[in-house]
Amino acid sequence: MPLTEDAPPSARDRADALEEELRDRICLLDYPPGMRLAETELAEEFGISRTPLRRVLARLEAAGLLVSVHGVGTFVTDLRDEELDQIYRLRLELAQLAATLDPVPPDAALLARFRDIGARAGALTPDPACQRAFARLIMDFVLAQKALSANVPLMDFATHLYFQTARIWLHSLQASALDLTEEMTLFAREVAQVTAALEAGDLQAAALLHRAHVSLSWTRIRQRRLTDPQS
Amino acid sequence: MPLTEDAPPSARDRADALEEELRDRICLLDYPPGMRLAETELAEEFGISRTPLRRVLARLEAAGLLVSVHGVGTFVTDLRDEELDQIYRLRLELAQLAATLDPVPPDAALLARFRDIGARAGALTPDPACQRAFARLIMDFVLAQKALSANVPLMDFATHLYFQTARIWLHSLQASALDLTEEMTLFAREVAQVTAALEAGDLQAAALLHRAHVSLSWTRIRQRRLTDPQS
DNA sequence: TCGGTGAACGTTGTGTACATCATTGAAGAT
DNA sequence: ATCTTCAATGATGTACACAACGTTCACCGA
Repeated sequence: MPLTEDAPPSARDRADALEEELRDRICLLDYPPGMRLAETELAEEFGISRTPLRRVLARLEAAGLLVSVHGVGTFVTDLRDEELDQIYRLRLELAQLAATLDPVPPDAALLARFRDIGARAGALTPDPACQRAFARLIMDFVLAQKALSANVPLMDFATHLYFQTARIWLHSLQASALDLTEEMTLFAREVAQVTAALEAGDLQAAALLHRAHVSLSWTRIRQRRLTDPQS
Repeated sequence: MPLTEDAPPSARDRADALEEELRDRICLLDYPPGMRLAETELAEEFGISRTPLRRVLARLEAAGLLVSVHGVGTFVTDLRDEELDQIYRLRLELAQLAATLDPVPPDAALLARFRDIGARAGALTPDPACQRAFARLIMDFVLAQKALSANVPLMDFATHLYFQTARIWLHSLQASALDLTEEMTLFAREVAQVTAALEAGDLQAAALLHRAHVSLSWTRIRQRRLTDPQS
């Protein structure tokens, strides 16, 4: 694995790392929806030319996170309420499929990873400055779940859908449309429940619990949407 | 829509058209798995430089149809039996989800499209020269089904998975691992049954029929796999 | 004052030359 | 004869200059 080796990273490794970095910045709202990204500035920041950068931007555009307009700029995409609902409906179904298709019992290392996430979730404080750490923790939780099924296309797609919803959810959180304390408490509870189910070896229960919490999260977003309708 | 307008196509239109063309060539086995694609030759064929071509190749690589290796070449990917099975298992589940999540009753134009596909399927002759036309017809059938659900991410993903399996299935067909006459007959029957269900307004039945035929197709591939095991 | 027009500017898209990498083949030492 | 070495070759990856495009704002006319 190139991440631990001290060998010089290949072109593919550099591109993958750059894509992951930009994706995180988008999902963690360093680059909020609608923001314009200047190719020249980004290339300068990462010490590369526009050519390899544009290759990464093309992949992010294919993933639906960016959109480039000739002569205007490259913008972070936004999601209409309808699109967000479609994605959430899909995420609910896929959450259960993960336990049905090619489930993989977690090993000791993975269980430790879930426990660590739970510990960090319990240590969160409802401080606006911790919102980014909170969002990153949720991302780690979703990424850890990828190992619970050997069905690679399924888990990749589920993660892809999460990346779509993450920034919208976090945007609602930052806009105080959601209660930070409540969200943190519920997330800590979700991680604890899912981890307990995994330790009991019941992947089906873990999937149902995750699905239930995703559904509740979606419901909270929809409820807040009625008060201040957007585009 | 830019396809019917005589206005000069934008850069995005050209890239989309090129990606579609290359994707079709891969899925129709003009470029079989393992084949090397020379960027210089492709760029020359389409009358462009390597720069915009590489942008399209990057998207196809993100879609899992190509893989580029520095200093060696760009190759059409192959699927191991295990990967193919994972995708088929997933396709079966998604086929039903299409009728559950945001189903859209077909309008007259879409029904006519399905009937046309059925007519062309009935006119197929078990001639090896018609294999490509057969594969294209199946592709049209899958693409027409995209309109049966308003859940864009779901249908896009289902189509994406089809593109993965299509070339492997066609490869088995060309290797005479599958019976051409039988496959044509079964496909014509599937289209007829699905169309009848759609005309009756029963999207759930249409989805179940499609799922059943995908499952049977997968079973036929697996049965043939036992006789001559591959990688 | 208001509306239209066009030139300047900044952005993404494209072409081209070069760098980097992996393979291949022949030449040389053992 | 066989293994090693390395130069030649052709591929993808990168940098840079320029073209194409859309916006903006100043200017001009009514």
